[in-house]
Amino acid sequence: MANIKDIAKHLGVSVSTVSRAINNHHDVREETKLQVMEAIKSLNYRPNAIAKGLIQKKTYTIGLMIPEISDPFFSGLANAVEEILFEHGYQVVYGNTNRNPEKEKQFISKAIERQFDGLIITPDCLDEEFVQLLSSIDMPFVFLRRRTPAAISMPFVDVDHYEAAITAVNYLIELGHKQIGFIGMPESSFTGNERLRGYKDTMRKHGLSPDQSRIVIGGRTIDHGREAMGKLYEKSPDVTAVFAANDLLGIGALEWLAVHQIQVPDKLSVIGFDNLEYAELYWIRLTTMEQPRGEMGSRAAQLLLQMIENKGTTLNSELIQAKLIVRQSCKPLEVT
Amino acid sequence: MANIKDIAKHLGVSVSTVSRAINNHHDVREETKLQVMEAIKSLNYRPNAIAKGLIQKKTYTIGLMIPEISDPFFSGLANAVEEILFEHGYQVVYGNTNRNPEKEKQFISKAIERQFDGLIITPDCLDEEFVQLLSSIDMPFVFLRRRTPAAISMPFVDVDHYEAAITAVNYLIELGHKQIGFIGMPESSFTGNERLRGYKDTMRKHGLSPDQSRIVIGGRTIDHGREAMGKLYEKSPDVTAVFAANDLLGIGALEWLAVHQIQVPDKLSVIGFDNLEYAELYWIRLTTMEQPRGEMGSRAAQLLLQMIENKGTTLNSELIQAKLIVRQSCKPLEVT
DNA sequence: CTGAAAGCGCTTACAG
DNA sequence: CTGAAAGCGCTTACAG
Repeated sequence: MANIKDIAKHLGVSVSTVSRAINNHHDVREETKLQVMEAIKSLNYRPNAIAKGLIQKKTYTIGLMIPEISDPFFSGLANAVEEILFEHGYQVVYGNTNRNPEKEKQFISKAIERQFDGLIITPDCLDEEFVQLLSSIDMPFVFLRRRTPAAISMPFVDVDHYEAAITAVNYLIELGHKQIGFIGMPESSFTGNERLRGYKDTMRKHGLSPDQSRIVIGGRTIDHGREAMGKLYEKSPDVTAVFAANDLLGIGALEWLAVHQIQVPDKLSVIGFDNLEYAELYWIRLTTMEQPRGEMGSRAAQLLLQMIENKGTTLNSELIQAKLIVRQSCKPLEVT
Repeated sequence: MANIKDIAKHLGVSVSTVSRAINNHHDVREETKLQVMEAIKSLNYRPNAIAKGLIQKKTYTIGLMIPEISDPFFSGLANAVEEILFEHGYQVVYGNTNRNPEKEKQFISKAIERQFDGLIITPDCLDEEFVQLLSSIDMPFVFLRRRTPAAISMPFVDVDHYEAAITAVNYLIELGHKQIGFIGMPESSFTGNERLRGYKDTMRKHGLSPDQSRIVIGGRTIDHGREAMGKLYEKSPDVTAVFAANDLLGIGALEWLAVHQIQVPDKLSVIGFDNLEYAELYWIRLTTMEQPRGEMGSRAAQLLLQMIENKGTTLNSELIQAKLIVRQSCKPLEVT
């Protein structure tokens, strides 16, 4: 491959002139610029971004660390991140961690060695070692769909799970429901607990005590949802509506109800959380709280870009509001 | 950040010695190595991969160009690609093209400038300019889920759509079906045509002429599938089975059938193609031909790795066999 | 408007 | 086993 020296020689000018011409400095004669452009074409010259990066201490690459790209939720985020970053001339290197703490640390190390300009991360393990590693680096980063640990001063972009749960439960209450069940995620989940807290607070606020018999801790999958719906129905056959802490659980509930010939929404209303693509299907039509992937990814990218451009500034975190997507799995309670 | 010079100074040795120690050359005194390791820790030194890359002409980064990462099919491929490449110390930069020819070209240009070691690409536009661009680069690449154009000598990894269609139709025929309809993708689609060709050839082989009245060209989406099923049923109400050229079309067909109370598989069998995650759902349970994403991604990554390591060799393309996934949307024809 | 020189942070023959 | 020197392909003061 031709390099800048080749084109300087070809033209009988100095390397510095060529460099300035390529970078379109104002103090280069127009004619020289033209000649350089021509030489570039004819020698098929491509500037070496590595060399440029070394000297400018800028690589125009951003690392995106996510649990798994094949989870549509994360690929949705990734898509938005990439779109914004691309517009600004950055490329993104992504790393699947599969929620493996070793891989998460390795990714950060690589990012440092490779001189990335910034990072967007969704770590699962926030142990001391990892937090320390993050504190030691001098490149900006933002947490995405996570909250920043106390020891770190970088911003996060996350959904306001608590508020979203309030919205969901309020929707059910407005439809006239009082016996509202909850199918939850594992107790270890921060996200799940926020959603549970929103459910409980809203119930209480309306004088509907969130009875333990109406709360079933499921898990995260369709199978969990199916089982949980069974348990919930057994414990509280009087429920008229169910708030599932995520769509997979909601779909599992729908499945159990279909198997047991309990009509949705005629006999029972179900609301989910996430707005997965599944939720749109003819057989499902699940009313749910959308986590706006596009908005979250874009915001994270924009925050990062700002921090890169105004070195040293730290920005405020952002809580994104989830959006109620009304489909056909809920209906007003019929007063009989 | 500390650099190699700092640690040399700190230890009172030369930069070359430090470099050799870091890279674990055999001709360095053990004690020196130990000292270097210690200094690295205490100064929190991180080798600069950019500088290393510049001199070694090797960046350990691979570009993965795909239409859209948020399409689960492509993210499935990406996942497999990343896994293999990660094991070998490479990172992957991905670029969504959104099937935009300009973006596809830009991605290749960036890849050259940034000195990627290789590329895995799924281009949509293969015009002359693009083919020329690809021919001009001296880095190995492989086409993924695409076929290599004649002018290029790099390998591809794709599904054997023709064979897969034969398998699908044979399955239906073995179940006793003779009136088999086909819901196809647009005529401009290579993939769609291969699947159609497989359908036609198999029908003929069994003396079942592939009548035009049983073939409906749909599109790619669920909506298309629903419409197409309607048309097909109108033209040929005697069909007992349908081969949908992709799962979305198949699901659309299922939807139309559900709306019209035509029981699947009791009254009509449906087979799809792709094995999307949708196909597993309780309400769908679609029998289909799986395009093995994991296998394809892995193979593409492995081919590329081989080409990078044995510079100059060009490997053979690979046609991956799709796999029949039997669920509950097909059953033997009941002879009445 | 242009060129010579220094330097980004490394590696790698070459000599000793 | 170690060091001095050259060089990877660029950019950027500095001088003219």
